[in-house]
Amino acid sequence: MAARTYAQPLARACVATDVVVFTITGGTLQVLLVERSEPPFEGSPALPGGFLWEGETSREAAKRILAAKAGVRDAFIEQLYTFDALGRDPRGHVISIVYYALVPEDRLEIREGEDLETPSLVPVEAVPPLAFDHDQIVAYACERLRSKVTYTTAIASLLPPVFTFTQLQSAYETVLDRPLEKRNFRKKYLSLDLIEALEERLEGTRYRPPQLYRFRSDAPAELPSPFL
Amino acid sequence: MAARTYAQPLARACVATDVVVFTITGGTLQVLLVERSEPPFEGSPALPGGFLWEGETSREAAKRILAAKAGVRDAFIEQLYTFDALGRDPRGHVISIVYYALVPEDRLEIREGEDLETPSLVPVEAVPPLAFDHDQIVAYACERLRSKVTYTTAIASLLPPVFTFTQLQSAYETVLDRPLEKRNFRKKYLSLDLIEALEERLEGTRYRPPQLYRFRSDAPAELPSPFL
DNA sequence: GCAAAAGTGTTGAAGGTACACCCATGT
DNA sequence: ACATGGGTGTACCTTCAACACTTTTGC
Repeated sequence: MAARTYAQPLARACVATDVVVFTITGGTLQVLLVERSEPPFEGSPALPGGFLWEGETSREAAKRILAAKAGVRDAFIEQLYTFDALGRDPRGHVISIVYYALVPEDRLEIREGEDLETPSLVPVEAVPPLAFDHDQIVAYACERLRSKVTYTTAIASLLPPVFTFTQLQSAYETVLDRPLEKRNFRKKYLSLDLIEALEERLEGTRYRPPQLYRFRSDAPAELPSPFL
Repeated sequence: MAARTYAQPLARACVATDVVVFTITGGTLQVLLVERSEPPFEGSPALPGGFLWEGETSREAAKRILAAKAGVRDAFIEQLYTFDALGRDPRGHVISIVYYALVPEDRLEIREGEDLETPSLVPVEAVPPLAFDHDQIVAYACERLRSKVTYTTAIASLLPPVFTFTQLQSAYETVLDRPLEKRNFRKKYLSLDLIEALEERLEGTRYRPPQLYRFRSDAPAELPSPFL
C-alpha cells in the first residue's frame, strides 16, 4: 500500500469493533454481554464485537453487530473510544474502535448469532469480570452515557416513542443513578420544550391515567447547556 | 493471527495517527499544520501524522509526532476520535486515530522533521483546505476543545506555569471566541479554588504590576459542572 | 501628571431547591 | 371507600449578569 519504505517497520494491526449495548429493564441500566464461543477467553463473558470486514467502516461493523446480537437496525449508536493498548488481545496487536448503542427495552430482540454466542442482559452494577479490557470499556461507556444524557436528548433512544412523564423521569434516574425531585423535574423539563403531550392518555391503568408524551420531531439533539 | 476462517474477508486496514496541536499565539487559537512532502496530496497542508510503528500504541505515535513536529514531550494529549470513512485516503483503507494536544506558546519549538515537512502555525479561523478529511478533523477538534475548557482545567495546558489573571481570562476568551466580563470571571474563577496567588508579582511592566498565579497542584482535572 | 492595565462591589433578575397535598381512576 | 400512581405551586436561597471607578506603576 505505502510505496515508500520507512525507517521503522509499520504496525501490522487488526481492527475490530466492540459494541456496548445499553437498555433499561426493570428499573436498571443493563448492558448486553455475550459468552465467547472461541479462544481467547473462550467461555468468558465479553462485549459483542468482531473484526472489521473488507470494505466496511467501524460504524457499519458496529451496526452489523448490533443487528446480529440485539435485533435492532436503527438504534442510537455513537463512537465511544478506540482502545489499542498493546497487551489487550493475546492474539497480537488488535485495536478496537468501540461504539455504544442505546436501545429501548421493547425493541431489543436478543438472539444467538451465527457464531452461537449467547447474548444476555446484565445490570451495569453487576457486570462480571470480562474478557480483554472490556471491563474498562463498560465502565467508560457508563460514564459517557451518564454525562451524555445531561446535555442531549439521548434518553429518547432508551424510551419507546410514546411514554409517560414518570417513565421519562425514571429513565433519567436509572441512568444517573440518583433520585430526581418530581415537581422540579417536570417544571424544568417542560420548560425545555423538547416533548409534547399527545391527546390521548394511557388507558388500562388501575389508577389515574397518565398523560402521554413524545419527543418533538424538531427537538434538538444537543442542548446548549446541561440541565441536570 | 486469526486461526479461524471467516465467512467474510476481513478488512486489511492500515492504522495511522494524526495530531491536532493547539496553541495560543498573539491572542488567537492556532493549529499546527505541515506541508505534505509526498503523495497523496503532496504539497497540500495537512495535520502532522503518520502510520503506527510496530509495537507502538496510537497514543505513543501521537506523542512521537508531537515531539517531532512541535518539540514537546509532555504536553496535554487526548484521543479525539477515530476517522475511518472508506474514501478518506486514496491509498486504500487507512483509519486514523486522531489526538489533540495543547501546548503553551513558549514551549512550542517548531521544527522540520526528518521527512522535511515544514510545520507552521495557522489561526483556526484561517485554516486553508487540507489534505484527506483533515478539515473536518480540525473543526471537530475545535469543538471538542471549546467544550473541554468549560468543565476541566485543560486551559492550564495552554498557559505557562505562572500567569496573570488577565492571561488566564484571555486564554478562555481566545478558545471560546467570546468576551468574558472581567469582574464576574475573577469572582467565579477564584471561587473554584483552582489557582493560587504567588507571593511575587510580575515585574518590569510599565504599569501596575499584576499578581501572578499558578494552578494548585491538587486542582482537579475535571470539575463537577461547567463553569462558563 | 499621564498612560496603561490591575483590581475591586453592588444590585436586580433568574433559576434552583425543598417541600406536601389533592386528583382520577379501577377494584 | 380505598389503594395507586398522577399531577400541581410557593417560598426561599443561590447564582448569574450587568455595570464604572480607583489603584499602582513606569515614564
